[in-house]
Amino acid sequence: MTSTAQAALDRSAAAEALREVGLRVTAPRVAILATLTRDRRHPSAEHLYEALRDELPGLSLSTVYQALEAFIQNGLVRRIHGVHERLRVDGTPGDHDHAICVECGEVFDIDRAHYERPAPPDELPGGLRVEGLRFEYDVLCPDCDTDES
Amino acid sequence: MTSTAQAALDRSAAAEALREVGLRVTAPRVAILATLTRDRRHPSAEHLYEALRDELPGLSLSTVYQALEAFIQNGLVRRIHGVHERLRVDGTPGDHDHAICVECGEVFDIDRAHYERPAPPDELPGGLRVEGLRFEYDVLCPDCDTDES
DNA sequence: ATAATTGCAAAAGCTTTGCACGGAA
DNA sequence: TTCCGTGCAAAGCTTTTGCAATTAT
Repeated sequence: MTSTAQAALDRSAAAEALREVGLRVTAPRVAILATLTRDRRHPSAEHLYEALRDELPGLSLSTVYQALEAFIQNGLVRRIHGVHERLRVDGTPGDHDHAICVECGEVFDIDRAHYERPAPPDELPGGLRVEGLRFEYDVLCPDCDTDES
Repeated sequence: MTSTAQAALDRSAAAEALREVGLRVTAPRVAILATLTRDRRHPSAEHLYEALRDELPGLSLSTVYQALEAFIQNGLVRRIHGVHERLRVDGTPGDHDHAICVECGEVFDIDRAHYERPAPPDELPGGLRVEGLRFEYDVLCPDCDTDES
């Protein structure tokens, strides 16, 4: 299979995926979704924008952001690192995990007793040296849970 | 113990902590560190800035950022949500975890076979409804590992 | 025809930086 | 005295928004 055929395949698969979730099949979205699926770097909006500059000279960065938001909303791609991300610090001593409300972004401490937690391996495939393993719970806090229902 | 006494205690403990790691003991840093330790919200720079407006009318937001950076560097507080945070998406199908290089921010897919992973509880103390549990490995990738040593 | 999507520009957040002054060591 | 820390203002970077033109359905 040539790289051209591969690309073509990705594009039709992308178009179909868009159709399935009810999004319109447009050139930018097909290209963004296809590139995204092929890109193993877990690309940022900027990554995708740069990668598509040649193919779509008129592409706007804001289009990439809007497309990604639509993809995430429709479950076509996942967002890495949860939601509500800005610098937050934790002065609480001792080992504990965090639960982040997916709605309002509040952070709660979670005692480790709540989860069986074997030690992570020292190394992962690909020569990755493990410095630590974080558990992050995505939760709905009582306030936001009420609002939802 | 009155709240004043509590606050006073926090402040001297904060001053000592600063001294221990070799940072200068200044009014803003003592106040920021003490507030930080008491604040259960896992405060942002803005949170702390607002909380200290009365006590330190001249305080600058950039001072808060600079202080937090110094605290993090010296292990006085932890940063929540790893490093290198901006929107990144993942188009790879199937369940897998992520390893993030603490140095360069690259993201790597980690197959779940590498970790015993029991299902999270449906609910956590405090009425938190669990929507999901993410495992995030903090790693040093081969490139950055080399640079380090 | 209708509504979604695009692209541009501008705005908005959050965080960092340059620099002169002031204060801790 | 030395140099770290502060505060202000300005810059930087990522992301969002308003809006008119375009395009998919």
